[in-house]
Amino acid sequence: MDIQEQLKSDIQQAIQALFNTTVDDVVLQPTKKEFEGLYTFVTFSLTKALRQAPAQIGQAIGSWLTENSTIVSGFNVVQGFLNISIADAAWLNVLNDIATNPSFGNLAAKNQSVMVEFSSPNTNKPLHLGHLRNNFLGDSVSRILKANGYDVVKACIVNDRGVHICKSMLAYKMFGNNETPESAGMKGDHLIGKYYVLFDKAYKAQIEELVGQGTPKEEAEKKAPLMLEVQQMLRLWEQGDPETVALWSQLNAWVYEGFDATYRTIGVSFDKTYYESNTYILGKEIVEEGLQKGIFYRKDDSSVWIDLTEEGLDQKLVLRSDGTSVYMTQDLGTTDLKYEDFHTNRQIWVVGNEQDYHFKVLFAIMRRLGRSYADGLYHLSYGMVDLPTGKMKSREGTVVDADDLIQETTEAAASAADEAAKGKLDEFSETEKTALFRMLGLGALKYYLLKVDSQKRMQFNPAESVDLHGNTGPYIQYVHARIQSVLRKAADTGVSVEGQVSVEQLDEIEQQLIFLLSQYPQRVQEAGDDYAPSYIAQYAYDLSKTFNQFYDKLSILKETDSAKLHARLVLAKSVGETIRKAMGLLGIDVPEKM
RNA sequence: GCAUUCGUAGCUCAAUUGGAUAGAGCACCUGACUACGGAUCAGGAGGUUUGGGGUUCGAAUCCCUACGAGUGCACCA
Repeated sequence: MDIQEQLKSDIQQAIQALFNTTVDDVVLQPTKKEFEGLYTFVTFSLTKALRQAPAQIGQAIGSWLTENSTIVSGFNVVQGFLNISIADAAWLNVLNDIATNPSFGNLAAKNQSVMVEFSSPNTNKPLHLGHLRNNFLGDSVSRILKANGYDVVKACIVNDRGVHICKSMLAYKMFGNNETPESAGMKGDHLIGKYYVLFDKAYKAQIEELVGQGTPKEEAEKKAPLMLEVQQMLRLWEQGDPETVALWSQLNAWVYEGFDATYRTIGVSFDKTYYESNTYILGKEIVEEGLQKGIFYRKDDSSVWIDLTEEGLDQKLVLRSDGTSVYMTQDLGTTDLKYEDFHTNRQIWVVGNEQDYHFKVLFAIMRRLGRSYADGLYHLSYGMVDLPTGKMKSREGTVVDADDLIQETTEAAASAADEAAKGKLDEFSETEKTALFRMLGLGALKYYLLKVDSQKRMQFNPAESVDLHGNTGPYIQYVHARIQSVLRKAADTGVSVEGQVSVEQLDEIEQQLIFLLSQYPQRVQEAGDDYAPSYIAQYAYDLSKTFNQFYDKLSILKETDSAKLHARLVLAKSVGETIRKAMGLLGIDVPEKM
């Protein structure tokens, strides 16, 4: 039985019995820790209807509950706050339920599906810190939605065509000397990124030269020979010129190999990958459809527009005057395509907040076109990641590379372990050690990026990101390892962790722990409703911190009362499992030993 | 200029969506180990929630205003 639901219903009954009226929704909040009790009911909102003082109402409801509710053991009233204590017997039932329910925290199937599109990289340079926030977010939200009972399709749209790829291709053609990832000893994505930078340098030099000759900067940017060559290359690609297409295929293949390696490392995968080279032509039929329906209009130069001023937006171009697509055209097409492929009830895009406006427009157009799925479209917008020195700028070389960063956090975990583990890892093989350090390094990094509200801009501090004290991934991973150690010892000494828990009395900190455990499904639901991994991160930390307090205050294995010993073991095991599940929702693994 | 997001301890972030004396971590200071794992725990110090108005029993949260910062306003993606 869910204590919170039971308590809500009991309070409803109390209000009915005492005041002969009902409230639509009883809202409970956790009691602040300086007061006794675990649930608090706020009575201010009832004062007008009942014409009584808040404290008086609290007293009345509290007394009624202690007499009539099977789960309430006591109460106190502070101003308009009714703080309620729950009987130990009820908490024991809760613990027994959780301990024997393997799917605790997995909500009932909803028979609804969601597509989550994330990552969506360009193939002209390797992934960086910003992509990591995107990937971790998309991956975690997918896991959270799954736990909420949705069928989830993870999708990735690879931006593998366009001017930016041609830049790398051209530079490779000019300076490449048939270099390969093998001959260069570089991951493919890094190799192509190198040529992208080379292009940019050469291009800049040409611009400067032209400006030096008196050409205005804007004109120089368009007329630089390299830019003209890039555009020629793009035309050749679009015409299917064999040589150009062959080069493009080769370079992209290298990039994919590099991306795949990174995805494997961070534990991210996709159910469906779309390539823009296949989808960029889509959307033109939709433009036709819109014209026929009178939603779009054609200007004299034959470009096509939509007027969204009624929605508080602007007029927006959906097709160029030469009949070619813009970004919006493609997105109209791929949105339809994704729906035709999977018929999901919702489509979510994990894309940075600089595109907020674009998605407002996209969704407005889909509504105007009368798409049945339009209300299920959602832009999961996230803030940029800043460095302590300011914004990341590729031009100034301040971009933090994803592979480098993972390498650094892994090394930091390794050197920290040398000091902290003190021989606990002696029996680990080198491979096991490497895997552990990777787990800790990635745990630190993922937790660091996911604990912050994703909508907000955040600052990335390299030193803090590899920290393993305080509110960090490794702190939580440590608690899991600690619990497993206790459980191993219990098994060695033949103490059982199975069976029903039954003790006379619980310590306050034990109540607190069970209370936190019982809140887990609700947190999963809230995180799903708000697409918010940060809720889960905060929960995992709260649970871990409370467990450490419990661990410090009460002994488990040294407890002489066998019923208490058993209860604490079951509690520890349940906490360990819940930590593992919660961290799993963040895409973070937890170790048996560390 | 127009639109939009934001401003909380020295720093990085919370605050159950309008509830109690605004909480954590880092950094700083003080305690607790021949240990069920100290990668831990307990305590201290640190705040006019950017400033100023308003709404009400009650505001970091809602409204107005000033200041400061980010992003968007391409026939780029």
